[in-house]
Amino acid sequence: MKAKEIRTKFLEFFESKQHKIVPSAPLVVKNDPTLMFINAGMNQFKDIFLGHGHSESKRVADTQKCLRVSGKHNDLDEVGHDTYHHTLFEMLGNWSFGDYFKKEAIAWAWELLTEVYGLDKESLYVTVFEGDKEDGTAFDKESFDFWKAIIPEDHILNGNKKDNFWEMGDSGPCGPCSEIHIDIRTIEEKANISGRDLINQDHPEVIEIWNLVFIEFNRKANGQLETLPNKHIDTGMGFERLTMAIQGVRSNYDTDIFQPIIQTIAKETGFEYGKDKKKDIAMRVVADHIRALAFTIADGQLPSNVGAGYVIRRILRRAVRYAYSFLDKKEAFMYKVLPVLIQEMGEAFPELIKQEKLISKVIQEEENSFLNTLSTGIMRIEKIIEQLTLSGQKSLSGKDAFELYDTFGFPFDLTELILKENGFRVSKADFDKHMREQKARSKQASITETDDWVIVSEQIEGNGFVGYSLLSTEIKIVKYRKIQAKNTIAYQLVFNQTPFYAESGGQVGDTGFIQNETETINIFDTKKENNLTVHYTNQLPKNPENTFQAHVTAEKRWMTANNHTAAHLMHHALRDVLGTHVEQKGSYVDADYLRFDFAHFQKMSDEEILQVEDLVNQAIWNNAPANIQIDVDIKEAEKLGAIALFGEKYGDKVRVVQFADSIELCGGTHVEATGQIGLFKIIHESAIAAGIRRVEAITGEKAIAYYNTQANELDQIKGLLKGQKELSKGVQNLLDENKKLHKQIDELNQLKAAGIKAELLTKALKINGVNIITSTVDLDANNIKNLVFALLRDAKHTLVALGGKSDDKVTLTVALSKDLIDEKGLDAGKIIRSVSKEIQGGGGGQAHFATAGGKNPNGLEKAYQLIKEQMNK
RNA sequence: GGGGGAUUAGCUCAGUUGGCUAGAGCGUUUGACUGGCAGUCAAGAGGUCAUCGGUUCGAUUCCGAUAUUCUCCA
Repeated sequence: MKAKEIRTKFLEFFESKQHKIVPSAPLVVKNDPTLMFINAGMNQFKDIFLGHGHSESKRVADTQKCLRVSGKHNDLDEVGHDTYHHTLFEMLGNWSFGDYFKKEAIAWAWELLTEVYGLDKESLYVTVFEGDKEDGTAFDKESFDFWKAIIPEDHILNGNKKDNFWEMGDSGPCGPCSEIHIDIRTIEEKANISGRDLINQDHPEVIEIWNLVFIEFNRKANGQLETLPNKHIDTGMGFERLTMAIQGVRSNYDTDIFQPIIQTIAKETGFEYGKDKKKDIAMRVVADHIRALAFTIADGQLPSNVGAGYVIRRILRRAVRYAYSFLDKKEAFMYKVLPVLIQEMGEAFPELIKQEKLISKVIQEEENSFLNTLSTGIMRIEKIIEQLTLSGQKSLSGKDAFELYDTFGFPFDLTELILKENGFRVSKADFDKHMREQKARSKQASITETDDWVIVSEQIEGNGFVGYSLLSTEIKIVKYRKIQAKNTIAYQLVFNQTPFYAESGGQVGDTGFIQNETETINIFDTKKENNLTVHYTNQLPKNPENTFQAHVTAEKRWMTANNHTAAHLMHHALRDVLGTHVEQKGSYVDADYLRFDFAHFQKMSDEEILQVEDLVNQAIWNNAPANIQIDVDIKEAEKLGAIALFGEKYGDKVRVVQFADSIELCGGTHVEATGQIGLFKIIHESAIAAGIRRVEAITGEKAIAYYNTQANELDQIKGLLKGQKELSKGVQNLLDENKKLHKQIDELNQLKAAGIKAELLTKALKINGVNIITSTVDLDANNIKNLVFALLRDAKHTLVALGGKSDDKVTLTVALSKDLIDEKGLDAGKIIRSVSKEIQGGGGGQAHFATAGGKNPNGLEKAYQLIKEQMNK
């Protein structure tokens, strides 16, 4: 059975059990501070489990793309070395929200595996939770009994809290789980050792394929468990593992999910897969990572040096490193593997096809940039080796190796390899020590403590977000909690309803205050945590159970709306001017300006920028009214031609924002009619990544202020140029003149210097066969320098000591012709140090040229005297 | 969010106890050689040493802040 078929059968099976099939959520997680990427099938249903949202369907199934790069079940470092760890994988899952429970979940899992997929019953084992004394949880007899009805008892094992009690995090919904394991070893191996003894023993061929989680508890921050009113089913089956079992191969990488990719890598690198252990590992690494990269970039996450983007960059660099070291690939090549991946996966994940060009460009660019990092690192290492050789050392300190890694991004294993090739050592333990210190530092800096929610009043009626139409309304506080980070304490408040817009879709959160007769509480930010709107304040109300009037800062909201609507108009204009390949890749909108990132492969020309500005301003002057529809069926919205974003999760019902021809799915706040925006001006256009441009713009008052400043500047220049008509010509004239004058000054200075030179030569004294010229001249330090070098150019046995005065400071320059240094061992630096105290200063320099500065011009004569005396000896 | 680097000619980079008229290679301009292309040789142009402050007689160099950027950790 082909992988594609396996995926389809799963979905069809649960559809036949009255499940609604939903699309995979985008990989990149927004609105959840605890998670960067989707790492389990249940992530997109977290709100439902937490009780913050509800599902329209009580039964749901899907295949979810997941990314795991750290954590107990997967470490990036392991991927490729074995046959079953992945960064990106698909999780097949079925869910019940307060509907069916253990009985059905178990029965259907068994039916699907054995009857639809035809897996051998004898090779399947299941585990059930044995209970835990500390938590006061009992043996999961219910599950045990359901299983006993369908499989022999010797295929049922008990599991402890670690393996069979599933938790979302330190707190939150949790419950016992029952895992299904499969033994894919050969008959001989099975006869030798029973599969039963290898369950959960990290055997690569006796593995868990499906986890059925029975969510029935909530763990509080203090560790205690409470029973949930609604019980849920949450299951997850690793698609790659399942495919391996069904296709009868021994490794995930041998399935038809990975083989086409691996074969392409083999072709690109010129090595065969399966011949050399190290090369195989490298090929698996590349095959795995290219999948992760393609999916995350398709979902809008670009490699960067912070947060989620950094994780992507690290994955890419790991792949490049393996290819570089083991597959002899010293140039970018991964982007060439991409077409095969897209051919295989594009049908199930159409975003890959849509974004192919961008993904390819980004990957290629990143590969090249890291290869560049590597080559500068290699230069650095070569330098280090040279130094080690010179000083006769045999090993590099872990600290230096860490510096290479930490500061220059050069991987430790390459450092170690190159040193070894040259006969040097480096201490891994020492390196690790520095790594631990760095981690501890970061952790210390980002420590946050979150207390339990304090419930103020459980059941209050409210209308959620009312801020589209109201900037002020009566609210009650539902709950609050304290959060503590480093030195700051803040409180999060949740209301029954709120006029405050929570940061999302690139638009900043509202600020304002809540107030009643007795107190006023400032709200400095509003954010979303999953579906919850959280208001941030530094101060807790004394009587939180009272009713408050909530007020949003209107001016800020107003200006933000200007910018948000302008961003829509600009998006539309960009597509008109540049083409429909322009796709939003990110945006930021606040009261001050708007920022819009989009896919486009070259710099915008000045004309294009002007055209976009014109189109937006015309749309503003047309004063198009807002046409905002809520609860539009997503299919309906698509028919209208509304622009949706990749990597954004939309429900079935969406909000459609329309201004004339600009139609977008958007939850943000907008102007009532475009005329309110007043004026639009692009102030910046730049590249932020391969194939991504950024445009920054301002509107309304800010745009007017911008033009005023420019006009002011112009007026001032006009004034300075005394009313010349063509300003640029006037400035050009000035520049030309300036250049000419500079040249004249240079010439005059040279003449002056020549005059002084001639005069000085007549003053030369001969002492002990040395021509000594001492004088105080009216030149600055730089010109004295020129003069001195001119004097010495063809002079022999000559010492020059020249003083110069400027303001209350004085300089002294001593220079020698080269023969004096060679023959008499004189040193201008030493001479100047010995006399500089006479001018109350200090100085130094080289043997042939030295300068000093001081405060006492009257000391110059004494200094000359001393120099002459020195020559007399 | 925290740590460590970097910013010098159009490009890639050197520049150590603070004073070497701030250099190299590539590119560019001009000239010579060659029938032309290409090339070789020679000469020249090109720098507020990121910005702003401080220490110092003197800062590209030391210190601080800002901006940009790279890199590691979270």
